[in-house]
Amino acid sequence: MSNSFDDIPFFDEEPEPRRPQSRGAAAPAQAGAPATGGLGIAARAMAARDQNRTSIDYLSGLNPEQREAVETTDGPVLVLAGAGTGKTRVLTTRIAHILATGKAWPSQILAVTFTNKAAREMKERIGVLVGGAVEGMPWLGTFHSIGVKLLRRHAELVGLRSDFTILDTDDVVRLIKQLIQAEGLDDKRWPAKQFAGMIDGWKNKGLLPPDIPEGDARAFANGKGRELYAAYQARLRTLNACDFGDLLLHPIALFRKAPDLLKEYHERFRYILVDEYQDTNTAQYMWLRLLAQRPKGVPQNVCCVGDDDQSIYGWRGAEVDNILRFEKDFLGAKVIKLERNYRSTEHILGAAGHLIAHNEGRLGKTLFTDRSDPDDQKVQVHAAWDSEEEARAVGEEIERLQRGDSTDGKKHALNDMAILVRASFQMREFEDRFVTLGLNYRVIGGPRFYERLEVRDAMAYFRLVCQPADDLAFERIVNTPKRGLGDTTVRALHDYARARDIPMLAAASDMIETDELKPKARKALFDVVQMFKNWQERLENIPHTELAEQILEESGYTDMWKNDKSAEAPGRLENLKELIRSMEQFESMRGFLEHVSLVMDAETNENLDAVSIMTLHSAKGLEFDTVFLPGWEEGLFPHQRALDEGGRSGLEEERRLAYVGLTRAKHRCHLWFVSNRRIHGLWQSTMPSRFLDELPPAHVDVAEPSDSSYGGYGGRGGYGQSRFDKAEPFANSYSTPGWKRAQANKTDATRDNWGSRSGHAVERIGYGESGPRGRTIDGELVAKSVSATPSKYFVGDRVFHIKFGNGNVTAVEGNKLTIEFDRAGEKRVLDGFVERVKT
DNA sequence: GCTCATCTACTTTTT
DNA sequence: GTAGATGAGC
Repeated sequence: MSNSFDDIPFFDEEPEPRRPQSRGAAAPAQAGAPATGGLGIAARAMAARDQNRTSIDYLSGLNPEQREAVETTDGPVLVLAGAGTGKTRVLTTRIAHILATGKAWPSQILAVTFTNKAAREMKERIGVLVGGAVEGMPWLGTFHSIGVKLLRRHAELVGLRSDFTILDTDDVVRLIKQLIQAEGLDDKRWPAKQFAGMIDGWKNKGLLPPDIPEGDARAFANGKGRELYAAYQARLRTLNACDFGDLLLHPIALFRKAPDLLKEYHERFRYILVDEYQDTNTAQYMWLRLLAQRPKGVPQNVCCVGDDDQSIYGWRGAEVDNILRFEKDFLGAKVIKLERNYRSTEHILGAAGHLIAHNEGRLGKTLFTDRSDPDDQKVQVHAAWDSEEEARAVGEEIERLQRGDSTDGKKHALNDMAILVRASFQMREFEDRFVTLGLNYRVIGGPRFYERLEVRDAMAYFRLVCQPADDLAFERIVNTPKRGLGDTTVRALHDYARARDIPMLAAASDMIETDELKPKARKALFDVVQMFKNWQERLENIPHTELAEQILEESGYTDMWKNDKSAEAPGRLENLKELIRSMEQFESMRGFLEHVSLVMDAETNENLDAVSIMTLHSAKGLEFDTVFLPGWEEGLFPHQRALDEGGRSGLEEERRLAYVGLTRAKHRCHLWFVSNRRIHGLWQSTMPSRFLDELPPAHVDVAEPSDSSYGGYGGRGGYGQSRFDKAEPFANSYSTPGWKRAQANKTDATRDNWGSRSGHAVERIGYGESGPRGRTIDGELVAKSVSATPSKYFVGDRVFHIKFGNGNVTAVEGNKLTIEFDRAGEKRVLDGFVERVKT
């Protein structure tokens, strides 16, 4: 690409909305931009287009549909972009095109994404296209970050001050817990976490306390749900704080309250673009509708890009309906489908397409590709005996690919491979295995950097220095490190503060003058108050990173970890250093705090060659040469809970998740299912996922194991046969003895891969030291088999288990047996899976 | 007020 | 199975 965009004007902030066409002397040229004889890029671009359309280099290389999506700038457009069809390219080129043709200034384009990552990527890619002018796109960001921007400007209209704090989930839960206790309710019977979830759900729907359904209101806190929600909102206001939902709801309220202001924004935003439209929730939809309104006759230049087949966030409020309804919402909308896929092989697309066709209520797209290579591998379905073997076999295949021993004979980088799991507990076994093998891996997802205990503690100090009214921060750190300021003191402070309607830090300042507190607490509190006074004085006078260091030193916080002998302590100190290092990029402590509350995801170390392990959800938008999809079993995938709670639509969302998984693969895709999996610490027999049945045989190979000795399911435990035994459309190839053998694939022969290589590296992106490990799923399988009926087995019984062989029952608890197996040692299993052995 | 032991729950996760 | 949350005891 060229520098031909160099002289696109840009604005740091708030240019007067003006007609680009009337530009000229008014346009501030970008520093260093060459003078172009008075002819701006827009004019040049348009001239070029008029002469010869293909001469505009940023448009070349687009296929006709993509090009249409880029060039249809006026009027509503819905771009249905299938996986791997160049969605981001269309979005970024479209913005470049709008700029190049002089239809709008950078500051007149509103471009919304869902994640910070997507926003960052878009900025970078536009930057490449336009050559830096993207700095002047102040309205490119996530719904939430744009919401913050609007609110900071107009906070007073919704009863906030413009320096409001943004609370994260953790703060919210603590706050709600206080409210529940203040109401005199039992916080065990009414868990704060659950209520936080309910509030989040309401806010996703755009509902404030008066709007929530009566049933919802009654379902919590002895029917006081609505009051509690209202109390929460009131408390946020006194704290001058917002939760994430408010960042959407307040702007909506604001626009409704001040139509003139809304009109200003209408004039400002000539073009609106929304990425991942299938993931928008009702509140975001309302927000968008308000901003997209135009008087009659004025075109609504709204372009939404999305893929209904990749909607996987229904459970957190996303409304696929928004995308399905687009044409009704925006009359005269043009719908452009992108179906030409540039990512995957025919087989992968064929498998994914056939699978997703089982869903109803789609807009209907079929991906196709020009590539056709007889050497392309079909999607491979593998069976393993249990999850341990699954991990072992995946590890072997990865090593084969790495060595170049695999089918294509080429060596593959670990960076090009990924394991995508349905639930994070599945990651563990792969990690264990890879540690054993000395295989580099990186785990993506889970709690982020700023969610770590030490980072949050440090942040609480910083917040309180900047925002003395931040009671949540105050409560978090008054007694961290330990200062002898326990519950009693904090409660006293709390009551004092609430009674006088002042912040707790101020209350502390008052109370040290009285003799309400014990001398010991009083002294400790005096020190705390003094420290904060000191820091606040320094806030404007010394560099913020220096102050941050001093705060952590003087508060004794770093010492607390230095004196901690636990294994995590050094890592925590390292994280604190990292936190301060990352502050350097910001102008002030306030600027930093704002950033952290909204963004701050860990970056991947691109230099490390490692296999990625992540959930299917976090894999959306990514692609890998080889993709491993383990755990395709009923109850896990589709997840039992999705079926129980979501019914048919739940199943369809699971299927979309499967579709997302398959379409991540460029060249090789391996599916796995196991016959035995440990669920809630108990070994369970499992059935292959119905999604396997929904794959087209033409694009799928069933991997044959090398040897076999298969015991069969044996109809134990009330599950009957494998569904693959039933006569189903594609069941034939799966019900052959070979297939059954595949399910029984044993790999004792493969047990010799032990020992660790040197230089083994593990990267944990976004995971704290204690990620969600060892979690298991709740499923029908368990619900069915764990019954109240006492077991027919007794201590001392000799039994046989399909996985572990013979053993003696050593304990019976309902139908859960503890068995000492002759070879496998002590295990807990359900009695449905063992047989009494005659002795 | 702090520490250890028992109890409990347990998909997905962004902002 | 296991982490995190709570409650009794020091």
